Amino acid sequence: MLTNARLVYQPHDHVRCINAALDRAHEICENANVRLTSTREAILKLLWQSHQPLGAYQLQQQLTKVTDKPVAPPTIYRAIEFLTGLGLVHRIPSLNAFVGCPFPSSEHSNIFLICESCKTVAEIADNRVNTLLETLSDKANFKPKSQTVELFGLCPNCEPGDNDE
Amino acid sequence: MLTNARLVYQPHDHVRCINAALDRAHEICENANVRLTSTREAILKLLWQSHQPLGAYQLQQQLTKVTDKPVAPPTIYRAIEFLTGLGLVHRIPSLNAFVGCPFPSSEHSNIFLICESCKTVAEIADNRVNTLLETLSDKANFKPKSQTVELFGLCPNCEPGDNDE
DNA sequence: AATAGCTGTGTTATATTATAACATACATAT
DNA sequence: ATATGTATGTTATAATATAACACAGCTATT
Repeated sequence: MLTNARLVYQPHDHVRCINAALDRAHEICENANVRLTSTREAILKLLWQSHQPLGAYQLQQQLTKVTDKPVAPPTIYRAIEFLTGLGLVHRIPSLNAFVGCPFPSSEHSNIFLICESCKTVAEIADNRVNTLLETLSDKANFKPKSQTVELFGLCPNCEPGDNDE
Repeated sequence: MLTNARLVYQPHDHVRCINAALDRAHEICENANVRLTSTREAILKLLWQSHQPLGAYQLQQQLTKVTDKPVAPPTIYRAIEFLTGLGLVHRIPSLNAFVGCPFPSSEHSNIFLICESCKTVAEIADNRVNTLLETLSDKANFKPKSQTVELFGLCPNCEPGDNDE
C-alpha cells in the first residue's frame, strides 16, 4: 500500500511537498520528452500549495495573481489536461477539482480520501483493491481500463474525539 | 455480491426493468411516507428507459416531450435530488449524469461499470470492497461515510473478440 | 542562419451543468 | 374551510468546460 495520508494529515514542511512534486514532474517530463512549460509548472505548483483540490477557476484566479496577466480558462484546462495525461495531477470528479498526485510514476488505483469538512484529499494506492475490482469486473465480463474510487468522510483532524492513533 | 450486470449486458424485456423499478419506488416512498409525485415518477421512468445514464438537460428535453409542457432545470434537479436521497437513483460524478439504482433498498457500495463505448452502466454491490476500503481508511485514520467507485472500460458487447462466457 | 512543421498559447465566444431566490399551487390534517 | 408544510413554476444567474481560429515560439532539418 502506498499513501500520503500520514503526511497530509500532519503538520509538515509543505515546501518539501512542493519541491518534491516539481522535481518528479521535471524528471517525468524529461523522460517522456515533453515540455514542462512555465504555465504548466505554475499550475502544478498551485495545485501543490495545499492538499485541498482546486477548481479550474480558482486556478485561473491564482495564476492571474501570480503572473499578473489575465489568463483565460482554456489555458488552465490545457495545462490540466497535460498534467493529468502524465499522471501528475488527478481530477476528482465529484468535486470538479484537481489535486497533485503524490506518486505519479506508479501505476495505481486512484483511491481518494475526501474530507467533507476541511476538503483535504489524501490518496491511497493498493493492489488488493485493484485485484478485487478486477475480479468483480471479470465476473461481469467487463474489461476495466481505469478507475476512480472516492471515499467521502472525515479526516483525523476533523473527526471529533480521538485524533491520534 | 449483488449486480445487474448480466441483465444489463443481455437483450432483455426492458419493460420489466421499468415496472420493477417503479414498483420498488412506490413501496419505498410509501414506507418513507414521502410522495412519489408525477414529475418524480416521470423522471425515474425516463432514467429507466435504458441502462445509459442521462444528464439533467437530456431529462429536461425528454420530460418536455412526454408532458408537452416546458420544464425548467430546477424541476429536474429537484426530482433528482429527491430520488437520489432515497437511493432510487445514482449520480455518476464523472459523467454528470444519473442512472436508476437496481437495488435501492440495500445498503451498498456504489460500484459502477461504465462502458466507454456504449455508455451503458451496470452496478455492483460487494461487501468485500466495502470491507477493504474500510480497512484502508482505518489505517489512514479516515472515517468514511460514503463512497463512489467508477470503473471505466468496455462492456462485453463492446469488447472486441469473445463476447460470451 | 533560414524556414518548415509542430507544439503551445492567446482570444473570443459559447456550450454545458447546476443553483439561488422568490412566487404560486397543491395536499393533508385539523 | 383553512392553516401548514410540501412541491412546483419561473426567472435569472453561477459555475464548469470546450470549440474554433489566430498567433507565437521551439526544434530539426537543410
